[in-house]
Amino acid sequence: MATLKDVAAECGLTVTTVSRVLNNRGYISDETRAKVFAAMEKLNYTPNEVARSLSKKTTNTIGVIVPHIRHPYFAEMISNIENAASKKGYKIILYNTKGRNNKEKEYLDMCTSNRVAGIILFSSSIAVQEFTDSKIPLVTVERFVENGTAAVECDNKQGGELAAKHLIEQGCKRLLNVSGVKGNSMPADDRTLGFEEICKKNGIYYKVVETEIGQYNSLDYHEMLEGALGLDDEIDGVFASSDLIASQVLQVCSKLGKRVPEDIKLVGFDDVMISQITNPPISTIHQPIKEMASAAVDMVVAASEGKTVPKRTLLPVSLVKREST
Amino acid sequence: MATLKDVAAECGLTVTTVSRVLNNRGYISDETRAKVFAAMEKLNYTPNEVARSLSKKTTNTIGVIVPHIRHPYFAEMISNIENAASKKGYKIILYNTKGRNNKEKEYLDMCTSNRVAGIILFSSSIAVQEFTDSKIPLVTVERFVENGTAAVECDNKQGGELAAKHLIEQGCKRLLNVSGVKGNSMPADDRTLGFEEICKKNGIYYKVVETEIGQYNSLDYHEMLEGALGLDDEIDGVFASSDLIASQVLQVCSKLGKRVPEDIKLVGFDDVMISQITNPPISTIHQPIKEMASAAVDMVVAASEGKTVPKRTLLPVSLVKREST
DNA sequence: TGCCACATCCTTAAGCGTCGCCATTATGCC
DNA sequence: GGCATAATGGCGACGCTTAAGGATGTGGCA
Repeated sequence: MATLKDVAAECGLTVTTVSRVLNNRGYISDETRAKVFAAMEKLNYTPNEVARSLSKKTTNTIGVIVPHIRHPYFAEMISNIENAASKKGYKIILYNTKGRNNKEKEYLDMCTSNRVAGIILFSSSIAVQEFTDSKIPLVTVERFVENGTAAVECDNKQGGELAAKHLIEQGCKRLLNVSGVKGNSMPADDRTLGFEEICKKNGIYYKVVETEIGQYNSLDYHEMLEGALGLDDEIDGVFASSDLIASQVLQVCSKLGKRVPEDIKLVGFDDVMISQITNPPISTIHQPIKEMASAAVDMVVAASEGKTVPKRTLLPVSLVKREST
Repeated sequence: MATLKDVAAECGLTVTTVSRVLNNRGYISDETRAKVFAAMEKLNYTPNEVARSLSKKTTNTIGVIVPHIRHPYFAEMISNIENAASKKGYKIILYNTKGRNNKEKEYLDMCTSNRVAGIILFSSSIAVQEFTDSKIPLVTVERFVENGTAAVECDNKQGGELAAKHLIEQGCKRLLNVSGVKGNSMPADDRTLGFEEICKKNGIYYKVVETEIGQYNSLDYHEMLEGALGLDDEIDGVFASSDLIASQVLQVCSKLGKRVPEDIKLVGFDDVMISQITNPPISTIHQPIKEMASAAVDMVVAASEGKTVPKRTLLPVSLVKREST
């Protein structure tokens, strides 16, 4: 593979000169510039980004660590992050912990080894705390990490409130919240919090059930849902902490002979594609995924350039009414 | 950030020696080894993979280029590729063309610049042909590229056959195939081919409708489906070339007042998560996604090590019966 | 005309952090 | 003494960037 040296030799100049036309730096005559481009073309030269990175002591790479790629929410996030990064000339290295907390530290170390410009982290165990000494910017999304560079979240509590309000407005009397995995600063906590507050304020009966970590990993909530919905016969409104869970609520309702929205009204969370492809389509709390992704990328890049970035960014959510309520 | 040199200085040795304990190469006394590890620990040393890559003239990175991350099929693929790669000590850089063919060449060039060990390509326009001169292994999945290193496919034709056979066995008389985007060596072509063959052989009436490229990008097939299903009142079996399309068939049927599977039976393709979360869950053709992903990674790695790999790998599909037939 | 200041164009050389080859020295064994 | 084995060091790559500086050319001004 041709190198700068080869190009320089080809057109009788030095590597410095060639490097300068490549980077558009310093004084270069038009004639020289043309000669260099011709030589590059001829030799099919492609700059070696690895060498460049070593020399500049930084890469154009952002490490992205997610707990699941298959989960539609993360797929959507990754897609938007890749897009935002690409626009800024960055590429992304993708790591999938698949819920294995021990992998997380390992992946963070790999990011360090690869000298990424920064890291966007969607998952977090205790091990991360050790990492935050590093000089690499670490932006978390929907997670909080002590000493992290920045955190981007959507207003989960507001989301829970909106969902509860909407269900109540639609005439529901007995509500169920199917929460995600709780604890560890998971976003589901705040969603439930907002939901509970509104229920209490309105004197509405409610119940909360949580998923197990194993379920989060397998993405299968049927058994739990059948239990929760089968037991209490009088639930007439469900707030699921993700659209994926909501879609399964739909199936379980059908299995139990309950119609949505006639017998049970349903609100999901995330507003990812599946909320649109179910039957009926699911009313849900819209997360500004695109904006969150952009914000995360912007902050990683800014921080890697030494700029200061806000410690915490909270973006508003909104209700998207479809046919499940 | 600490370097080998720092570690060497710390324990009064040379970088060569330190490098050797790091790579477990050559003769090293236990005493020295211990000293080196202690120094690394003390300085919080992390090897610089960038420098290592430059020196070794290759990286542990695989470039993955997909047309969509949000599409569940690709999300699933990416997940499995990341997994297989990680097991072999490779990481992946993810590029999303979003159907923009011009991006493809650009991303391939970026892969070259970053000196990836190999590329896994899920999308392909004419521009790729130019690329195949490069020495970088290029493995395509569900696409064929002249001069590519290798191609991994599932038996799409067999899938079309299985779907048609199954629908016919279930008593369908008038079939519709909702194909994906056609042409350009797209997998949908062969699926339709197999489908048609079986229909002809059995003397069954059938129709084929294709999606537009724009639809493939927006992932929204409603309008087309309403047209196709509304027009011909007597369709009683549908073979959709993806589960995503199938899920929308389900919605359109519901809108048109047709019950699945009573009035219309439906078979999808891919066997991705959504086929399980719809109501009813969709009978579908299972693609061995995990095996395909592993095969692609294995071949990229093997080819990058100079081994010869099979030009074409065809994996079998199978029917998964759920509740839509 | 001669001198200087300055702009323009290019070169020399020193890194960036790691690896790999070759050299050097010590030790033990036949 | 000759030779294999063991332990470590020296030094030049890998391909690129960049600071510093040399070599021309140009114009102003006495």
